[in-house]
Amino acid sequence: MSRALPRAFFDRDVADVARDLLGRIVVHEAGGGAVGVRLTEVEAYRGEEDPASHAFRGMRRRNATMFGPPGHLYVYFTYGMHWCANLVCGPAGTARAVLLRAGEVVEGIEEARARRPAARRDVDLARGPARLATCLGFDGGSDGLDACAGGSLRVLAGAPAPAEGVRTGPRVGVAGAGATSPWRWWLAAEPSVSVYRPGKPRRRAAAGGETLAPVAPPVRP
DNA sequence: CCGGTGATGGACT
DNA sequence: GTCCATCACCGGA
Repeated sequence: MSRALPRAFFDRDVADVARDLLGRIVVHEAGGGAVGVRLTEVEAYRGEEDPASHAFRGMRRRNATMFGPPGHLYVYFTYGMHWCANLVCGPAGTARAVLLRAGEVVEGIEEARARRPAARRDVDLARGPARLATCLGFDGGSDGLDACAGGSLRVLAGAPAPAEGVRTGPRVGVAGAGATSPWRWWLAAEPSVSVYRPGKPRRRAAAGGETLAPVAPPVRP
């Protein structure tokens, strides 16, 4: 068994934390038992400096956890039905966090299947941020959970992912400024990495006009 | 495998 | 009213 990552791990630049989280196992003990997910895809959100971040327009009730200390879980509700989870990073005074986009269930797979009856294959259990959150049993009540306090949530130190297996590219589902910055990291040759999808523009493009240059999707070897 | 689209509610303009 | 850091399902190739 591996010990939990300490708070100092999260109290660093969000890009470094995101990359270093790849390959680590997030464990959450909830009703039904413990489920562990090995992270294969993450994204960095740079707080108030980042137009795509929930923290861009300042602190609100929903995003208050992002402004708090690193090592806590920020869970938000979206599209009227889905929960997604982030791990808050440092330094103190910022509102930066890493979105957990995809992973592979490595513990409690029977419980994960029970929570995700729509998944036809195990590789789809935690493929996508809302699916991953469902597997781990996260919901609104999980917002603010401390991953560094020896409680129901922890991120196992394990072994860092080999650098040669790490890829980086644009974030998924993000439009506008910041859409093309390479703030998404994933592990190559992982079937659980979610499919790349560029963010929709805020307004429909005018008919007949050339508008934005298309963003090349990251190559998936 | 792929693209199109409905679901469903809260946050924000 | 519009926009979501999305998912599941459907039909076509």
